[in-house]
Amino acid sequence: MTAQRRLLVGIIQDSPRHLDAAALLEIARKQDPDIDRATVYRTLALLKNRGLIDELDLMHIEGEKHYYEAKTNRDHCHMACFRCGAIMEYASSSFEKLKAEMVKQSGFHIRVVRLEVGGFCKRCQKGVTS
Amino acid sequence: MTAQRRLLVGIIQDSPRHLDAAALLEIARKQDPDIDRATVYRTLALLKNRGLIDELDLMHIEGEKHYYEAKTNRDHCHMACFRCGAIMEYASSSFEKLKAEMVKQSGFHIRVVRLEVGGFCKRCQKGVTS
DNA sequence: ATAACTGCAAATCTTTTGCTTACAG
DNA sequence: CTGTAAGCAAAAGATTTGCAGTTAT
Repeated sequence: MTAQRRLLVGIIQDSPRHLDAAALLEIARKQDPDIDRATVYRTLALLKNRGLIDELDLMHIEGEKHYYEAKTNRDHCHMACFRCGAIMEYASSSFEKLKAEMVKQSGFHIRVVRLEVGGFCKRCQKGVTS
Repeated sequence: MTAQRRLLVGIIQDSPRHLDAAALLEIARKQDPDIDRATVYRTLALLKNRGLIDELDLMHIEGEKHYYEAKTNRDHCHMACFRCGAIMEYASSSFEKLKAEMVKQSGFHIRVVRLEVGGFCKRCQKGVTS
């Protein structure tokens, strides 16, 4: 793996928030001003195929871009608040059970799972009409 | 609701497969040749906001477009086969339980849920290296 | 009347590709 | 050497928007 790619991987791993391609590029340029958009996209595609990162939509809460995060040991759900935009994560054994059940009942071989929820977080619920 | 919108809703409800905006437009034009792309997108946005349809990505198995389906009584998961492109649906009480658990533990008010899985269907597994 | 809906064309945004040069194993 | 990676610029694909005319309440 090249230096640029290692840089990108490091940024994704270290970031406290989920980055999209543009944000990732911007951060990477602080350390390597010559890095190009295409390199970012090509690297993301590669990491995705190798299963090193997960791609998220976060309910398209902010346009159609994709967000990325380093693959964790445990799959988790992302809950996106339509009002404040907060992203919360949620992992539980029930999720694992559900996956196991799906595999067992359908014979499907799971490569990637994405569970996303849109709604209103606890704080934002007060005052929401629906 | 206008005639055009009723037409679009009807098409979505009747379609056996998940349609993207372009496919929906094409079908709609058979009955109303003057209908425009913009109307399709605007109607989809409206239906989505009202919770009448769900928007799917189907793991971006075929580009970045979105697919739509009429909201069903029961949330279900979509499993997309990376090899043959088949889309399978999966609903179970475990999924309902997981949702209930998420609500209880996080206080999040769920508006939309999307559970998508990418991998290989039973038939396509034979011969896949990974 | 007033507000919502439509077509049309142009714009926007994100992501991808072709091509040539530069590296890495 | 030989294959993979990178930069650049242009293209592609999906979706959105401004505006002017139309329809519905």
